[in-house]
Amino acid sequence: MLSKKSQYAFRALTTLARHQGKGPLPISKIVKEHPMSVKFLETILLELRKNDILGSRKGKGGGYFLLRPPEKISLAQIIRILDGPIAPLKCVSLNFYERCEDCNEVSCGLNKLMAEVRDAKLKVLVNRTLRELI
Amino acid sequence: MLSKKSQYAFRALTTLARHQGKGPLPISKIVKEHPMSVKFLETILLELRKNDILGSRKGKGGGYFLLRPPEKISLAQIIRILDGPIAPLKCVSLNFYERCEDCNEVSCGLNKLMAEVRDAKLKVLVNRTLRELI
DNA sequence: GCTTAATCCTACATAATCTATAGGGTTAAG
DNA sequence: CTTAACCCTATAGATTATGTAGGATTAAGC
Repeated sequence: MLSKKSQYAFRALTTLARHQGKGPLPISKIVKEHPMSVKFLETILLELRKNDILGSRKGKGGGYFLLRPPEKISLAQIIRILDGPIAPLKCVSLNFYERCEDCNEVSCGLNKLMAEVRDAKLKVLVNRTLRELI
Repeated sequence: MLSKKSQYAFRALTTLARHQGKGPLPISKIVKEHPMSVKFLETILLELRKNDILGSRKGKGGGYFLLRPPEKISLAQIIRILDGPIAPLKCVSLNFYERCEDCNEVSCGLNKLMAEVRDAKLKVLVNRTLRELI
């Protein structure tokens, strides 16, 4: 399940995508379109900025903006930043790999099937971008 | 991400699937193959029994057994019982549907994309069964 | 019948994570 | 100098995940 963080992020990103190329958009404007806690959204957008999805400008007239065009930002990138692994198990994660302690990866049937699930999810999440969200 | 509950369940179910047709298998035997908390596994198997995946026999010589052959038990069934929805959002869940409060489902672009993710996951999880886990 | 070994039931404890808030610091326009 | 914005980090509160406890019930086999 998507976290609230990711859900809120997608809403805000939709607005930012529609506003793309028109300069920075402040949080105050975003929450007018999508009612939610300003402070919570702030931490979310900050995290997206630290991960090079968003840029920002401080001070009056400042705000956030996409660093790339919407069609270059996949849903997978956003979800990985805010929710972590897309794979159902760390031991088959491409970006958050961790070894299983108590199951042998070679003989474990589950990881093979979960790798299939991972690929099925990625096929959608990598190819779908903010463009499709608008 | 799969919960520990589901992970433990799949390990136990693998053992039960291999033992299928040979009578009930007690928890004590299962944990010998897969070291884990007996009590925790007990609650898991109980939940699977209440959801008609497993049968049980009480008393000495008792234990658990699959109610159907392994190839008739999909991974999706198990995950839904122990982890809930397979869809990334309740508003696109087939088995755990709940209306979104603060987004319009008709115009919301996210739910369409998340329905695609759901279908991609289901395609694997419905067609893969305990048979493939052995 | 008694012993033993099993499931059944449910409440609770503990830990981890998610969600949200707080409070101030920094920056820049006008 | 005022105002409006982002920046940073800690922490509170709620929820969920994980695991434990303790006994009740059942049935086999001697």
